[in-house]
Amino acid sequence: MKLQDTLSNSEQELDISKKVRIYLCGVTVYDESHVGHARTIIVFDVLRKYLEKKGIELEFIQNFTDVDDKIISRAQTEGTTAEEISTKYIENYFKDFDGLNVKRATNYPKATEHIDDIIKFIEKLIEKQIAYTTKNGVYFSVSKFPEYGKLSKKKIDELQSGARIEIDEAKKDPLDFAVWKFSDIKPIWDSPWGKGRPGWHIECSAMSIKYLGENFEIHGGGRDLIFPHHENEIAQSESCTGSPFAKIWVHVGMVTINGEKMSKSLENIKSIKHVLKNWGPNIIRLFCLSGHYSKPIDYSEDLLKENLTKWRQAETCYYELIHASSENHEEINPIVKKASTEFDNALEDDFNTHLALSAFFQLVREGNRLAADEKLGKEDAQIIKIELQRMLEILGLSIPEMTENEKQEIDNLIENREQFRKEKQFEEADKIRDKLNKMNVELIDHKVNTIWMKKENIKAEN
RNA sequence: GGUACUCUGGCAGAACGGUUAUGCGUGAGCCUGCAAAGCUUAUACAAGGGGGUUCGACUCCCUCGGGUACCUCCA
Repeated sequence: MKLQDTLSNSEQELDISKKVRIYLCGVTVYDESHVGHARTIIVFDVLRKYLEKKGIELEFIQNFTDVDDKIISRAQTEGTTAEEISTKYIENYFKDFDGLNVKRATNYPKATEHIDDIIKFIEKLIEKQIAYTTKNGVYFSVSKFPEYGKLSKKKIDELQSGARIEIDEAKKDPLDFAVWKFSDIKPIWDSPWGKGRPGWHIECSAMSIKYLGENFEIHGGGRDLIFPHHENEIAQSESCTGSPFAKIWVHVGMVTINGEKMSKSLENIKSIKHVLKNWGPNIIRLFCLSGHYSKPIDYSEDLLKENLTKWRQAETCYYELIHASSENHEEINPIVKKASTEFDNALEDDFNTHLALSAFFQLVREGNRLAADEKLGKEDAQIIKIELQRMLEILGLSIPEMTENEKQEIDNLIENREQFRKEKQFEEADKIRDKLNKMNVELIDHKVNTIWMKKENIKAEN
């Protein structure tokens, strides 16, 4: 599989000859997660599901930043502790992302649970004279890392001239960044240099190396993390270990809304709770996968509606497949094979989810076409269904399961309606259909039979 | 101001130096007791502007312009 690597600014082949190790920069837990977060995490969710489906072993680490100025200030305004805030939003995070059908990572390390590792990491940096102590904290000396700027393609001197970084006289260089901040305000920990808390970037260096080793396959996150976060991570990690850090840097484009980045400060966020309530997980996932991961996508009702239309087609296909009962046979193997190959090829080629979705919907259309022509045989349907299900699993899309009782009830109602139809009592028949509609069950009248589909209840409101 | 990315039909989004992308939307039709769903079919001046290379450019080069992101916390 080829992936666009920010560091080399070129496509790089992912090494799948051994366990694939992935580190994804997760969220700072101080507030609701929104669609922007969802996109990055869903992209990685599909990536790992695809690799796992291929039988590739992988380790997927995603951190929680649970110590940070924003958490602390939030705790102060709410009159509570930082720990309570982060705990609350971690729980909240899992509620949201379970709802989005995101598979749990191998591990979700937290900064606060790795203070010892962070301190050891800083000690090494000091030992190597790459970090130094001031009255405010411990700082990483950017000038000690000549390759600084290689990820974000920034020139150090240009950064300095344009720097709007707050002036700290104690620092040797305005670009130097904190790895440890002295503080008396909780949460604080003891360190060889004084009480305080870790800087933002150091946790990811310490934790990724701890769990994945000094050099691992993929390090990812949102595009907005390239600078300074990932740049600083590289500087710290490579200075500390003396070896190259992550092999491929994958950055996911921003979700915009009316062309502007979705972010809390612009007050244009759509929370995951909100969109989950109005659109459900499948539409949101389809939306997040509708463009190439490296490019921005614009959140709009039109686009969501388009995905809803497509999802309805997929649902229809699924129900046509499971209800197929004829003994008819068509030449379907080449069709299934084609869709399957196109799906995989699209993902192998820089993880082009849009093209993969095209292949998926191509298969959906084939299924629906056969059904519409009354040519969908039982065995053929099974063959299509196996492939469709494979794609659904990789994409993380799911059709709600129904209990046997529900199915039985539906079948009974359909039978009643059939009786009325035969007797040309259409009013009575339509009453039953309306009743089923209210249960989100839609009917498809075929020539020989009537099948039902349980449609996901989607408000489709923005 | 700097850096990166980006600019294809109403919208989303591909490939390719010379062939219809495709999907959504829209129109028509089929199916149906009627619907719904689905299917079939049609539809689009498409390439940000201007130059150049070429027999031929959406695809290569130059230039001008627009957009977004980052340069401060940010997925």
